[in-house]
Amino acid sequence: MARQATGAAQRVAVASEALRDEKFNARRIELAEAALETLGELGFARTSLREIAQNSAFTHGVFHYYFSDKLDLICCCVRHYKAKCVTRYDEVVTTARSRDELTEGFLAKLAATLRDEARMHRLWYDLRSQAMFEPAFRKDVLEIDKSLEAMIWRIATRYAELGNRKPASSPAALYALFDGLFQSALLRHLANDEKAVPDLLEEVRRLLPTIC
Amino acid sequence: MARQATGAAQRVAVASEALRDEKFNARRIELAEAALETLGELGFARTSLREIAQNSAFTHGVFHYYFSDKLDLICCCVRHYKAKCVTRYDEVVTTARSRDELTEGFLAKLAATLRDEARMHRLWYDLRSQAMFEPAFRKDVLEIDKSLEAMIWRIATRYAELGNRKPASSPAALYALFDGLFQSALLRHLANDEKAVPDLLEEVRRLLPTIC
DNA sequence: AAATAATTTGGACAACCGTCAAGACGGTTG
DNA sequence: CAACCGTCTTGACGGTTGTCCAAATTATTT
Repeated sequence: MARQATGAAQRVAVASEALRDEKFNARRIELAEAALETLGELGFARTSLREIAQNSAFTHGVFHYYFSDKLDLICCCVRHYKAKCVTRYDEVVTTARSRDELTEGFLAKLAATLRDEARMHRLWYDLRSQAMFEPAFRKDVLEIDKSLEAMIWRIATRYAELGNRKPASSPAALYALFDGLFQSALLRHLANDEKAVPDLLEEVRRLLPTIC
Repeated sequence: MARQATGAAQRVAVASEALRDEKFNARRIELAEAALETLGELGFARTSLREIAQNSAFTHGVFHYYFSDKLDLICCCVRHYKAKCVTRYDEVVTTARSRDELTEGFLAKLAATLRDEARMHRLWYDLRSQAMFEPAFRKDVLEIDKSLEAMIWRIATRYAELGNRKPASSPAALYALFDGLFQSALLRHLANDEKAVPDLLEEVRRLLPTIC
């Protein structure tokens, strides 16, 4: 029955349903974005749905209308967060015409990220730690980790290419190194350590030539 | 008045007070140890004082008698946790008589740690992330981080020494590298990735000769 | 042995949590 | 116009939380 009903009526129905879905999803992302604001401020442990709602233009009921439960909301936040992060350095990679240019571009973006988006990044580290306890987070977190590793790898291979070399270590090791450095610098920066940013930059500047 | 009263009576009083303090502190550590059990199981976000008490031989009131509040308890846990961790590889470092011996000893301990103490370590990463939100944690966390960095550095310098060389990178970079690798391996291991441990060992085995 | 202090118990409290549901709102369709 | 739909608001619910406290118990001193 459903098979045969491929007329105009069904096409319209399908189209309108797709439109609704799209609208629904757009709203979800709007809500996730608002939630990220509070999550970045308070962290996962201290953030409640009511707090999220109060810090946004929405009421707490809306969140339950668009998300089946709290984990669903947080998962959506994490996935949305991913898209923002993974391409951060891509423009520098594609436009740089020399090693120095790439180095400086990378360092500048690194410093700006640490300074301007500290809250979003501490949330990322928070959620990645939560994934060690909460299985529901793992899939998304591991996926983001992979994407970030690939992002670092793109920088490294481009850097090596500009010097007619090849990276000296594996993507995993390289990502671990930069992630560890960034995490440490972030904590120090949040603890009002003035030297956190310059120390990170100095360390990365010294490291880059040794890995390729 | 207090200055002049340096007789036997005061000495006794001071001694008995010191004894009380010591006993008080021993109890605190007992409680902290019990709390760590539950914290490692559930993580910081999901652990309540009542849950801690229920999973231990104590009642929830005792915790409030020995700790001014929840943060005080967690801080004590973190500090106590530190002492356990920081000397983990020291025996291997002092007994190894060759590079190979050190490598194999280190790798064996690394694998055992990842397998047997996964819960304690995910708690460490959880608390370190929490420190990005909760200023009260920062001092202790930064201190532990420094101790762990020194621990890695002891391994690296000994490894270099056994080959008549010097480490090629800074303590901070080296710690960042190993910490990043371990953190990633831990997450994969907790996600039931069978290859997490062997992959880490392989990576470290390949890395060690390149850093010294 | 009596008195004093330290420790422990377990319940009470207000505040907060995630969840849910009854109904209001506004636009679209019949 | 009325019926209906997706969207949103609001308040209530059972349960949990950190905190506090008065009473009970144990240890220590006099």
